[in-house]
Amino acid sequence: MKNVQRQILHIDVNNAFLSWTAIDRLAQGEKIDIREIEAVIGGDESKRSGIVLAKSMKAKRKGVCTGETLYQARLKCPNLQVFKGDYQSYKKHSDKLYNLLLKYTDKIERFSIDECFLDMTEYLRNDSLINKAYEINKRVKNELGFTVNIGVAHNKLLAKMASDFTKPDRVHSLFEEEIPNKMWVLPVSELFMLGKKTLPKLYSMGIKTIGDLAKKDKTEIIKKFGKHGLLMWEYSNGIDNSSVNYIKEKPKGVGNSVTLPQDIYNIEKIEEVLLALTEQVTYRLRSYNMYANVVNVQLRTNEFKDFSHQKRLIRPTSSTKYIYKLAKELLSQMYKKGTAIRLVGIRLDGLIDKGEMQLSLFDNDNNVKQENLDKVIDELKNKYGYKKITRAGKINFE
DNA sequence: TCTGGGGTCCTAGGACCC
DNA sequence: TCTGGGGTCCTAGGACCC
Repeated sequence: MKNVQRQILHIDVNNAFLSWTAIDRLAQGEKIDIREIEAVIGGDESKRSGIVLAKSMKAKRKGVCTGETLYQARLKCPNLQVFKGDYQSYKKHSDKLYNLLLKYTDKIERFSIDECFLDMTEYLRNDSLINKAYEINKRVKNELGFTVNIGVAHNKLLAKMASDFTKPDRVHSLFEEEIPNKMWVLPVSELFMLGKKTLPKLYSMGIKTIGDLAKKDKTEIIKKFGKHGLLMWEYSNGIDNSSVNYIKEKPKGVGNSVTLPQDIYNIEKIEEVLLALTEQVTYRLRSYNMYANVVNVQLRTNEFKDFSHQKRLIRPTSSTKYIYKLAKELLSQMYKKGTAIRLVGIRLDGLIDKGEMQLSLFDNDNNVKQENLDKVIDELKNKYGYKKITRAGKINFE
């Protein structure tokens, strides 16, 4: 097969959570568009989750950053208004965007709730990729009421870097010949997949810009950073052969965690939280029609130290009872008496499709029983809403 | 009134087997 | 009176993304 040049777009919703909340509020008759004031979408400080999830342009101009505490944000921007997020609504807006994009190509990778990669290679005919990008940008604005940045390039990495140039409501190209002028001049911290742990190491090597990294000897970078080094070096040179993953993948793991309103010191209380989380996460697992092989319990202390313990299940299962039993064992192994716990989490890994599960010789009636019990409870949850239905305490879990 | 929650992938060391 | 090495699985922790 001939090696054709790929035509890739990266679509990035500007201030997604804030824009979408703005639209919802306007639709409910509110007069003020929160995109036009100093505003953020934030967590709940009374639940100790007070961080900035999205910011308006005006808040950004005051120096407000995503991820920082609302307290810090207010220091920079005293008139800051904080609004709650609504994940259900965000999913709807995201789906609308996806459905609009489907009119341009069926090769769409949903990279996150507010980002998509489009492979347009087979759908361009006489039009240029850039023109298509402008057309999409305009249609999203007119038909959906929010703005997007679009990156135009010949691979995903360059498209992603391009969509991150000046914002909002812009189309940027980043073709190979534009790399020196548009990408190499940027600070190396701007490179995708280069995080805050790697940054100081690069600085100490005299690497300040993406161009500096690109011109470094590849083997030297690999020697120092291993596999991640190769990735960084290739990215800095605009190399990325990964394809647009338009077939929805099954999850590899699924987890739920919660930051507690107050630190807890006693294992019985942690167990209660763990049980609620186990019910949540196994419910999600069953809704995928999958079984888990591995259970992982995570704790965070009040000093922000993270611990985790994991163990394989004897056999794959989606049973709340068996998974909670193992989770409880893991917890008792890892919890040091008296430690102040801030966060509790559970993850299920090594997921497999129900159909893939080999019939085990040790399989017995108890499994079937548990599965039927879980099924009944799930159906009740689906019918009457998730929050109403929980098991009667710990009685079933001895 | 400090610091979310959901993911993926990688690394390194130990156990165990041949 | 010397102490292989390759492969795989398991676990804990860490880096990164949105």
